[in-house]
Amino acid sequence: MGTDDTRAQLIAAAVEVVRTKGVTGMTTKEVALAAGRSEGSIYNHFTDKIDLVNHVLDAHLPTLLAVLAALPQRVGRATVRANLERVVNALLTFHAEILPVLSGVMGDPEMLARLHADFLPLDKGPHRPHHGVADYLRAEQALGRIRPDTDCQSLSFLINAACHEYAFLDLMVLPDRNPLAGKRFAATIVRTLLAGHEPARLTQET
Amino acid sequence: MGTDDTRAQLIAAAVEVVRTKGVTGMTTKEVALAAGRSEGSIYNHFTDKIDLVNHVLDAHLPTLLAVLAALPQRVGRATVRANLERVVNALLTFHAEILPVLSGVMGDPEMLARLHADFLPLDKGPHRPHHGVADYLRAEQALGRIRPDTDCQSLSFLINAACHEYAFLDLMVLPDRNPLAGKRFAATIVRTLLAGHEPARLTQET
Amino acid sequence: MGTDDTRAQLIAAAVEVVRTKGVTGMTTKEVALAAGRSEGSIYNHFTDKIDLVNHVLDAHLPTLLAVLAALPQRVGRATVRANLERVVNALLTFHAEILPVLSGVMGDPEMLARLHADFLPLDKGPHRPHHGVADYLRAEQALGRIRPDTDCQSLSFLINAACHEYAFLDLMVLPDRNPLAGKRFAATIVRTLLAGHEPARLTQET
Amino acid sequence: MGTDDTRAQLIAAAVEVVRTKGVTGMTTKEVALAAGRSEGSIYNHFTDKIDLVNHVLDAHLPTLLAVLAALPQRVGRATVRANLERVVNALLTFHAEILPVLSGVMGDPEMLARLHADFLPLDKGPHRPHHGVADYLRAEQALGRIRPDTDCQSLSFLINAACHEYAFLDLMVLPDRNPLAGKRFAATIVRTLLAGHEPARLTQET
DNA sequence: GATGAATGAGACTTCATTCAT
DNA sequence: GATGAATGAAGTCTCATTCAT
Repeated sequence: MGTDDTRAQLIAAAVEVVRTKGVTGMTTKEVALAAGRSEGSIYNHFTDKIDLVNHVLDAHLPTLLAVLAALPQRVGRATVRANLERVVNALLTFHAEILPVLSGVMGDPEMLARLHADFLPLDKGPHRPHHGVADYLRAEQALGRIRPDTDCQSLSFLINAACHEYAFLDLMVLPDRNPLAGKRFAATIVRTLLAGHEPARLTQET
Repeated sequence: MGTDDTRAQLIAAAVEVVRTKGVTGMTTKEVALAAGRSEGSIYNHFTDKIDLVNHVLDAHLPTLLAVLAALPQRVGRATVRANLERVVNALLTFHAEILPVLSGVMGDPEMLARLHADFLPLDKGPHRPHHGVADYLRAEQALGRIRPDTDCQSLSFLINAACHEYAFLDLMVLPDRNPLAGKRFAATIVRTLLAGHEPARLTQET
Repeated sequence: MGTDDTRAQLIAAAVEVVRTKGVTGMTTKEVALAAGRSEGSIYNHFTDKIDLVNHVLDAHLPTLLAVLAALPQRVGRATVRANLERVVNALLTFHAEILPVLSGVMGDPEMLARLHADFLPLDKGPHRPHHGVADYLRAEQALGRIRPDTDCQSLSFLINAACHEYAFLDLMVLPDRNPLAGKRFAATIVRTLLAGHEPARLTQET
Repeated sequence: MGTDDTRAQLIAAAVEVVRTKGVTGMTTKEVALAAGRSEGSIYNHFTDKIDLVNHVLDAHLPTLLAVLAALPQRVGRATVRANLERVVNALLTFHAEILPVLSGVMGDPEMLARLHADFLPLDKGPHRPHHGVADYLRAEQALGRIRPDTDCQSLSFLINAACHEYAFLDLMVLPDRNPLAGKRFAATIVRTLLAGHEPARLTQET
């Protein structure tokens, strides 16, 4: 109990420090301070600083899982477009929150290797959203709400890619340079994407 | 000359070190060693280590510019689909090469701030491909090879997003987890994207 | 009993860890692990890590005592030379086993001080073999098997020194640099030592 | 120059710190302080703390070399016994000074491995005195001042072993427990050793 | 007596940067 | 402009020891 407590406090503190200083700027000293624990305490619960960083990533997964968990029950309800817009908005949040962390890990080969070794085998990876959305699309396809010749996996890939890219530009580019900022991003992108994949052309005009 | 020489050698060495060790693992000592120059020499040509990193990013821009420069002259030639497949393949290379560097910068708030301050004002940014491809699409639209109601900017955004995402998954995910790996990515993604944006449905079947 | 059990397990584990990692590399954590006990358990049975190290040394004493205990009953039996060769061989084993531990203690003034304070008063020290062998030699001298003018204490000192040195070189020097390695050490050294101390010159030629 | 200066200061400081605190107690911080240099400076001149320790050992070699260098010119002069007594006294000093350092290294398998890897190949090892003294004895043997059937290498080994053991007991044992302390060690040990190796028995009585 | 999380001091090492030559 | 030794701040991690359970 006291044990799990400390562990959770350390992760929470690390999440917070990473948010402010980035993965690179996250030091064991600062995490310990933020958690109100001693520095050495980190090493009672994590093998490494890298291990802790991996758990910071892990801490962001629930956001994604919430997005995907909601999908199956939306099959056949409302419109596909509306459902996808919801997904897009949720994924935007997810990517915006995880991208800075993920970038820090990607930029450091050693951390990346450890992530591969320790976490991806557990099937907790950035490939998850692709599968979740693809499953949804295939279910809609079975209902005739997506054209039968549509490659649902590609479509799903593009939806996720769009959200990732949006988050990337938000982080990377001066605010006024994001070409789609300020637009109603979800609606716009879903309309462009679905153009040729809804059964009747009629529904395509907004 | 001798001066430009040193400077160029340092940048080239830094590019190489970053490729192997990542931005985080790039140290002034190692760059100097790889360049066959002294560590102090770096500070004769760059204000900072961060400044050098920014020039590493800069060194990857020509790859992108080559992609975009070829586009205007392809307007109206061959098919839009074939032209876009070429763009996709070229962008895949570009993103694969720049993403590890960009990630390192994104993961470090201080570096990101410096990139914003020093380089983005020069209009060298990751938003460039979006504009370049969008310009091409609009030109095709004017020729009637893209539907008049298509949002070219969104389409361009999605093309670039797809390439970015592909590079991201390649770096991030265990090889066998990339959902589109092994497929003929460019053809697949362009077909799905153009589905509703080419003028005649007839041309859509492959 | 259960208590003595734990204590004995800890000492045995410590002996093992020291054999592999040296005194410097022996950590409380590793000893506890090797003993299948908790780290805190150490402090129920020893005042200190240093105290435990001293008991590791103590654990090697029986080897020496066995050597010395056998000596008195060999007085007057077989030849002095043969008896000393047995002693030399036994001492070689003892020194080879205790020297790495002893070195670790000698190299650390604090540990050395504690050894002096806690153990040497108990007359468990590295001076023991000198006395034991000297007693044997004096007994032989009384029987006329060692010349009357021989300084038995010096002779005993040299025998022990030779064994200690051999173990030292074995540990310290590249294998092929030990000048007496490969020779039949015990026979060689005893012959050289006894040269002038046996009563008849005749027995000296081998 | 300024460079070699720093290096020499660091080694001298390390020698001093090791003398007081032992190898185990020698910290980079304290060496830097004693040298009046920064801690980081150590790493401009040595790869490691271990590398520095090896150079501390190296710094004691001149003492030994002085002993050995004097030997060849004593061949045939004065008496063998007198010459060996000088050697013994010189070796006593050498061992007394180097033993605490050597012990620290022997007690740490990692340091020992590094010493083997980096220094012993250079033929700077504890086997040196054995060869030097053996060469002297063989030269005397050629002059007829040592019996022709004497094994000079064993004799040399014993002389060095005696000095090493004396230093060891001095360090290890409570002062009043060293069985040969207080005696005129060199004379005593040389007499016992040479007993059977001088050509005429007559010279043996003191 | 046994446990093991928590601690805090401290060790080694790295690194970007400076500056005298 | 080039060099590279010197610096000092900082970072990760280890470790013996304590103490509440």
